[in-house]
Amino acid sequence: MAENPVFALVDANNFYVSCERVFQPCLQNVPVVVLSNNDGCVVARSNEVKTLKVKMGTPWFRLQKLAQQHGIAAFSSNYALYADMSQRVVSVLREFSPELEVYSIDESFLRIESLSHLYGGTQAMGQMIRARVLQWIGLPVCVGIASSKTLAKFANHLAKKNPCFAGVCDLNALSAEDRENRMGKTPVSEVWGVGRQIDARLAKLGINTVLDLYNADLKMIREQFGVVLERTVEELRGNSCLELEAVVPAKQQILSSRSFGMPITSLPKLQEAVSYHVSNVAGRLRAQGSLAGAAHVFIHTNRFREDQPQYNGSITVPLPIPSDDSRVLAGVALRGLKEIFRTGYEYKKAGVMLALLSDKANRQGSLFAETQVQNGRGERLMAAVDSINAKFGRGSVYLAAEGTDKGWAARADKLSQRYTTRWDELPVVS
DNA sequence: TCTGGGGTCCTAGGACCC
DNA sequence: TCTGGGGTCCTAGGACCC
Repeated sequence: MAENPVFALVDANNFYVSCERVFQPCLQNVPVVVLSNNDGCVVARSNEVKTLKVKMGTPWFRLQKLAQQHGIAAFSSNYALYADMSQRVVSVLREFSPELEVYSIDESFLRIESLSHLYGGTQAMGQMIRARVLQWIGLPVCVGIASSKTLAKFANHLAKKNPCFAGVCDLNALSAEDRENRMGKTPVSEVWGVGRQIDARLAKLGINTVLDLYNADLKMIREQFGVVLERTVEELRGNSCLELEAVVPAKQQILSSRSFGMPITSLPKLQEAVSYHVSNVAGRLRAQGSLAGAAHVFIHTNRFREDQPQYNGSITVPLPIPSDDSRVLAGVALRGLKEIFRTGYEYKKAGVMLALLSDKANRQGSLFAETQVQNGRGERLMAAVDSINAKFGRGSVYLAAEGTDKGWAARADKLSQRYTTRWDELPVVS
């Protein structure tokens, strides 16, 4: 690697909203929100909605009046669509640099120092990235360029907020004076790694802007906040501490949980929901080639209902032999559920987490297990389940324990089509 | 009526070892 | 009177991210 890294952070603008707009051009210049699972909260807002001061995470039911007044269009989250659009963006970005880290569904870091000369410099390269993603995928993105990831994040923030950058901010191209000036005007809470708690503690020390943190005493930060924030300060000063992670490490835990569309009181319905989550996590477990050593099951009542008795039950059940078989995992999860279930509560949410994951390739046998089922039938069954679901869509085959009516399923009343992943939902031009 | 889901990393403290 | 020193591992909880 070159000695002086240059990172580019490519971040889509209002990603979920922009995905909806690609296939419904009539949504341009209209206020649009995308809602969380169960159509609960606002998780993405168009610029028009941000102008109306609607905050991230606002419950949708509190916005009814405003939505009517301003004609806000709302959508259920359509992860099939967003995930596919995300992959398309990444495939375009890979052509610009093979050193790429997919950081989230709408953000990627690129190392560009050895390639930018091909485009006539870093800023020109940034503009080229923007133009190509817009033309080929239809999504607007902004690019932040700097000598550390934390600074690239900051640069991206500047690119989004200041039209003068035309969507690409290269921090290295600004004068030191200009940089400090902009740091001085940006609240420290915008810094990557500074959340609510740290922001409040920094404020007590008189550290309010990015520049204040940039100038803070390193030793004091280390002593009072720990190594993480110390690294952040180093990164703000241009000393790259966080490397690009091009290889996606295997997950250490895999979680599936969901609020119910309606309150549930009975054990059988909870068993269905838990079985559904087991299918979900087990599929992802097999996809990354791991085995689970324990299953954690939890059920919650609705914490917002102060008028109702509350109960949070959870249990971790170890597996005698690590497994990736949906039936085995469902067995232990359902056993756990029976232990934590209490009657007399209205449950709102259930979930399953797989933990103590290990690499299947280095499987550890058991000394005591009687006749380990090593004849491969379970393996072949799970492989068949996975390939059928890959070919015909998730849920084409599922555990009988999941039930057939799924009355507890989350609400998704405002779902758009899966334009890019289903033949029967392709956009039609008439 | 109605309030998301899925992750990671670090630290402190306790248990335990010789 | 008087009770060591140097570790590792694990877990729970808290912070952060999108």
